[in-house]
Amino acid sequence: MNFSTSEENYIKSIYHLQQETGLVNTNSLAAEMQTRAASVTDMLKKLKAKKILQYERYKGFKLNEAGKKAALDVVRKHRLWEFFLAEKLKFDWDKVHPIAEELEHISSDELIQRLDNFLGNPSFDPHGDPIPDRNGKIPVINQQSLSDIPLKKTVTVSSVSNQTAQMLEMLKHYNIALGTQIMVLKKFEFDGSLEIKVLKQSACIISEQVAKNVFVHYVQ
Amino acid sequence: MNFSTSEENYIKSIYHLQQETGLVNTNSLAAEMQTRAASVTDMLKKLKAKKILQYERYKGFKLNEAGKKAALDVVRKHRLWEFFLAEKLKFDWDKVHPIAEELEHISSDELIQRLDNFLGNPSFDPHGDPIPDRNGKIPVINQQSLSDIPLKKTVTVSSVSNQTAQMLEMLKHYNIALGTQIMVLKKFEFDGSLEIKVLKQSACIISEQVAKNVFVHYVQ
DNA sequence: TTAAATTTTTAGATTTGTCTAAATTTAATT
DNA sequence: AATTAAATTTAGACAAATCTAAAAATTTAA
Repeated sequence: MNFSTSEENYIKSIYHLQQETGLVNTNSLAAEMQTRAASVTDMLKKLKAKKILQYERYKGFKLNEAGKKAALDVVRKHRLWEFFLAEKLKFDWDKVHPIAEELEHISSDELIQRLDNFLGNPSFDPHGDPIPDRNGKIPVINQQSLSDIPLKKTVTVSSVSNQTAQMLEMLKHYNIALGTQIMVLKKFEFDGSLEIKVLKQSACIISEQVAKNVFVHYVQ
Repeated sequence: MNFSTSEENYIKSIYHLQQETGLVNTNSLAAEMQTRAASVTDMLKKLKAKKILQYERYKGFKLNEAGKKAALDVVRKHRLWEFFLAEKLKFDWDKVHPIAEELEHISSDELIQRLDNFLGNPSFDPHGDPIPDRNGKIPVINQQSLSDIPLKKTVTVSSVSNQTAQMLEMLKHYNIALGTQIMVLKKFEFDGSLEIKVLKQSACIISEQVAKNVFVHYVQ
């Protein structure tokens, strides 16, 4: 099926919200998309008419299987383009998102398949998010929030769950990127902040809020 | 200034038509864009309001300097993406155009500058058309139509002026691509067709219509 | 268990880009 | 020069996506 750019953006946002909450409601989608509840209702009717949405008025809604596949197609395109921008064009990871928001709506399937091959069929984008394959299969990785890691264990950063420019700017300041090795030295009870040692740097302190959004796995 | 996708498409088409005819008229633009004359008139008013078009009703129209720069920006993006698709993603040259028609509307200037560098600042796209630089400067090349080349001189194909799928399919059949070396053996008075020798192949005959659209330069 | 607050939907308007059909202007021809 | 033909523009409509304001349904809470 073919979707407009606007429909694709709604589908993607619904997908992300229903991953968290199961059922999605109108206001939270309006907030996510920075639009008005009335606009959301209008689009929900269109998506229901296209048979990709379970929706009954006043009840909340979610994508059905066809809808999830459509969402994963867009997510796949977005993350492959992000990888291209960072890996080939040498964009900083905090600059790729808005450009990929445009590129993800280019329609050619063959383009995406060739891009995937050209990039070496990557499994994760520059923020560590998994790239679905063409069937919608998502690679899994064992990871935990840095805030849950015990002291004195060396871990490697595998993804970042808050990808705002503000967060990424902060991580850049700390010299933390994907693949960076970190050891937690101390946890402060007062505010949950962590003293950490980033490989080859002197120890520093990060807030609990930052730590919660940094995901890591143990060095094997 | 910012232009919508539709505005950019009109600007590009006006640019190409005014290269040929100086002044452009409503019907020829409608034909070029596969739309209706009334739609063209509507858009002309918008482009005039944006001060990139010299236009007075019933008189014909053309882009002013700002309009030409806007057109060259789109042409530059289109041809750089075509180069990317052919060179990096290994698309056949007869498949790149429709995808580049979408990619040319991605807005980021930094993206295009980085893409240009990544591709090695190419001067010509996969059809041999020149790629304007970021200031709108267009590389020139000394070339003539194959139909004007004297007999027994070896020439190299530098561009193709008719880029329909039908034409490109035909050239592929003849094994003629950019860079192919050709010698004209005989010109038939009857219908203007040419007997040619393509390097490493046996002689064959091409119609005058094909020959006129193949541009070549002498081997230095 | 009503009343108040919140959420969601409807009704109607707006913008962009398009269309058809009719009117207007310009060009061509007798 | 008058008439016909062609090109162009206007008038009015439509679809997609959005909005505001008001109505309806649901939830919360006194």
